[in-house]
Amino acid sequence: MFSVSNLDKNMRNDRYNAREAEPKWRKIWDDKELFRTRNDDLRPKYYVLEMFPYPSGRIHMGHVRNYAMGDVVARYKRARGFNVLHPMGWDAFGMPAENAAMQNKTHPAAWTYANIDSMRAQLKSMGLSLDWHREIATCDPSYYRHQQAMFLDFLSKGLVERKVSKVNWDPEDQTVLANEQVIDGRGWRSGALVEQKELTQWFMKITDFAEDLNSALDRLERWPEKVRTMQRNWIGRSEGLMLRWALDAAGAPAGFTELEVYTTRPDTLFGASFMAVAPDHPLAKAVAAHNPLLAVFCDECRRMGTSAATVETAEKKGFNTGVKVVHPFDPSWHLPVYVANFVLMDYGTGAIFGCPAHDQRDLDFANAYQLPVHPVVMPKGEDSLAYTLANKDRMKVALDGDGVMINSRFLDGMDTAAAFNAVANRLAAESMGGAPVAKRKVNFRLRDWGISRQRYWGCPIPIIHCEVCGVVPVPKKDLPVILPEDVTFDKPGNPLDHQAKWKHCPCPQCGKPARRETDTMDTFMDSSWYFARFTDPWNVDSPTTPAAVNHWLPVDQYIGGIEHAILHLLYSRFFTRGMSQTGHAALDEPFDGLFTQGMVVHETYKIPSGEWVTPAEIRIEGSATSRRAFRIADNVELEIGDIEKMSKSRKNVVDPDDIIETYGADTARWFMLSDSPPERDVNWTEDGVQGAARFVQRIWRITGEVADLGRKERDVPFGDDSITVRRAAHKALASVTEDVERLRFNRCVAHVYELSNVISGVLAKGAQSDDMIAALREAATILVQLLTPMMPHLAEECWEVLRNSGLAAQAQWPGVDKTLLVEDSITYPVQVNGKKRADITVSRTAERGDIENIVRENEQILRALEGRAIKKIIVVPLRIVNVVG
RNA sequence: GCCCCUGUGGCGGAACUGGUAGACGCGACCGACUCAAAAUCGGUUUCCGCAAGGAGUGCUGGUUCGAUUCCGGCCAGGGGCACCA
Repeated sequence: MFSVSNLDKNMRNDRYNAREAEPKWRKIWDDKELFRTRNDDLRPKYYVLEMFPYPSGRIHMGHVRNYAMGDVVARYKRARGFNVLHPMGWDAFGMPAENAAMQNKTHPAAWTYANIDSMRAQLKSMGLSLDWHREIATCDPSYYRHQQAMFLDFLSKGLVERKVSKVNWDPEDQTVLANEQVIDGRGWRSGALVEQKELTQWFMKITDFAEDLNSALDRLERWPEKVRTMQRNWIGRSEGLMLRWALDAAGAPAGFTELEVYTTRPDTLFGASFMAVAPDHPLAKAVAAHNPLLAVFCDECRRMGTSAATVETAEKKGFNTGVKVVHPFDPSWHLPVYVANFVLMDYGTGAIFGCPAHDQRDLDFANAYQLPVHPVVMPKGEDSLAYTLANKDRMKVALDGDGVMINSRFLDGMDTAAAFNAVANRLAAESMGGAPVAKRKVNFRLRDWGISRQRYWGCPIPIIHCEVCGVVPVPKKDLPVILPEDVTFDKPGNPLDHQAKWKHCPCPQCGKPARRETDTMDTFMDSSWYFARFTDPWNVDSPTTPAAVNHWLPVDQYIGGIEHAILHLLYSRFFTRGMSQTGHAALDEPFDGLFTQGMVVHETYKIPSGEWVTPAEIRIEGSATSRRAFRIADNVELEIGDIEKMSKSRKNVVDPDDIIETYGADTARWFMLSDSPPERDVNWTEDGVQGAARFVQRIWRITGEVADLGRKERDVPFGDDSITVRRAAHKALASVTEDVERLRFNRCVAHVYELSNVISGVLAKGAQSDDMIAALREAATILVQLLTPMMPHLAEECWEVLRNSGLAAQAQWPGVDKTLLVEDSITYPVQVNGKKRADITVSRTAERGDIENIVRENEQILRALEGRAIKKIIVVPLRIVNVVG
């Protein structure tokens, strides 16, 4: 009988124990303050940042993926000699803390800080090379006091405005939402149908920068094209014409003499057949005042709302006001003015001219109300008379593209662009009431950013309302305006509104009783400048320190989810411009390089009745082609569902803590980086994790074996047999270097596998020459260095086993021996008419003629030619030979 | 409706600027070690074919000595925006 305990012990000894090794190395890094970054370090700077998390309580796999990627970049750049800034903080204000407060009777602050503590511990267990000395939480007065100061600076520069406006009201969260936070007519957080409400709100004047935010996108070359396109669409720049139409005096309401519209298609002016204004347009209101039927119609339109669902199904509806306008090019041509449900008050002037032939909505409207359709643009190459006759009465589909002008008097024969200019120029020269009839105008879809939120857990807006003095900014010396702690959450609405002691205060100007602004700021304000705060989070007097902020910014590499393509990234670009105008930074674009990583997805499981089951509760049986899933607890067979984003609702979540506990942080990091390209979704599978865990052990064995191969230092030159090993190492080094630079982590992983395959292949053959041992030692050391950014704990352990000095985390990135990348002989694939028929190996220095001669005599080539004569031989140096026959 | 992206083995995916399609991993299969299993090691794995050979990167046409890569037309999947005049 053999001893089980002995066997056990042996097993353990030749296995890498992540659970013991990982905390050990983390402590060593901590003790040496390896990742503490100094602002006065003279080496070139590199700022790598991952989007900071919301402290929900637990980190999820998406965080693991995001932070693993950022950490690879940080560790790699450090090894390349950069002074790397890699900080972490907490996006700590927001609704969930208040919801938790209501449910569990805890205070939002207590809930938030407890979550921060547990998530910090989780992040630390990942072995991230973060500078924790710079940790910030946006809910801390030491952070938000500066945000309040900047709010006041923005206000004095005219970048903040208070105005009455129709707002998106989330009835569930009882708060206002920005346009960007309304998705398909629903609140981005609550999912409740958003209502329209009139409120006095604070706005950030992001539209002041619309032009620049749009044009600067062209210069953000290290941003994904997709994100730039999304922002461009969101900003929605269009070039058009502000065009004034005179009203026919007969039927015009008192005080109205003209109607101004915005159009991007002045070229289609001769195709106009009606005018339409929004239900809230002043003209509509004026007519409705004396026309109860119209008043009813306008009310109906308002109730309909603008959610995507209603818009898609809504019919075009209108109401003829009886008012008429005069065509700018023909005093005898009068057009009716309708109030229409599809015209928006907050874009352009809230009024349009309708050209049914060339706008689908106008066509739908014209068809519903029997209005004329005049085609004025036809596709190039058509006959104008035939085209007009064919489309005159009723078209089904409007032609909205470019073409040639017809039926348009002086525009006939011009192309669309020329007609646009001709109309614009002519009407700009004509005057009506002392002003030009039309002028060119660039318009944007972007709206100002409403930041008032009727919530407790946010940054207080530092404003006091006084009955005598009006809106009074809190003097800077009184900042921060601190959130009161004793609040209750048992009534609906904003708890700050019910906190009388805090709400009532003396007016800073006249000293009379006044009340505080009880709205707090949108939490996207908090995340719009945190990257700047990290550069000097210790400054108590001001948000930033010029030397630090201008040294570190822009962020060289920003990494986060695509879901922030518009909201956070657009707000941050705006805010940085605002900081620039108020002297808090000296740049416009905060993020030089942006990378948007894919999601972590997982298979879903549910019992046939419909209840979802977590991966931890299930057991899989069968092969890849016939897999079956069972719930462990009761052996109920489960349906295997789609692979979807990990979410609580589908219960297809894997807890990073469990993975780190079972396999170690390195395995989790390695798997997150392997397999899928980082911008795509990665499918978390048990097999994949086990593969990563196997590789950890394999690296451990390989380095151990190499370390045990003789201990002699080499004193003879490398021989031929060892050069393949050294070549493989340096090739892997060159490839990994290039791929880390381009964030192609999945390819880095593949190169590391290749190198480890070469090393273990040689080890298996048992080569023991001094030469080979030295080559293997060199290759293994390079292998460990390539691994260091990805699996930092394992790398330290192997580094030590290989008896290298210092720490792997501190080692310089090795230099590529370029002479090893050049091979003496080249193997050319030889094609005949594009199909590969043979390989020939020639010296690197072989001339074109030599190669041709070898090819002409090659038996396989001659056979493939089947007797045909060689017409031509194409030799692409170092690549391929193609014989044309 | 408009805009964008993606289609490659059983699966995730490689292929530099037009130059050997399928690197690397997962899975599967065969073998070694083991009483056995796990772990580990070696091998095979695009399809058809015993082989020689042939076919093959969503479909289709083109450019080229040569196309996964470039161009035209379709098809499918995903994403973004959406009465924005």
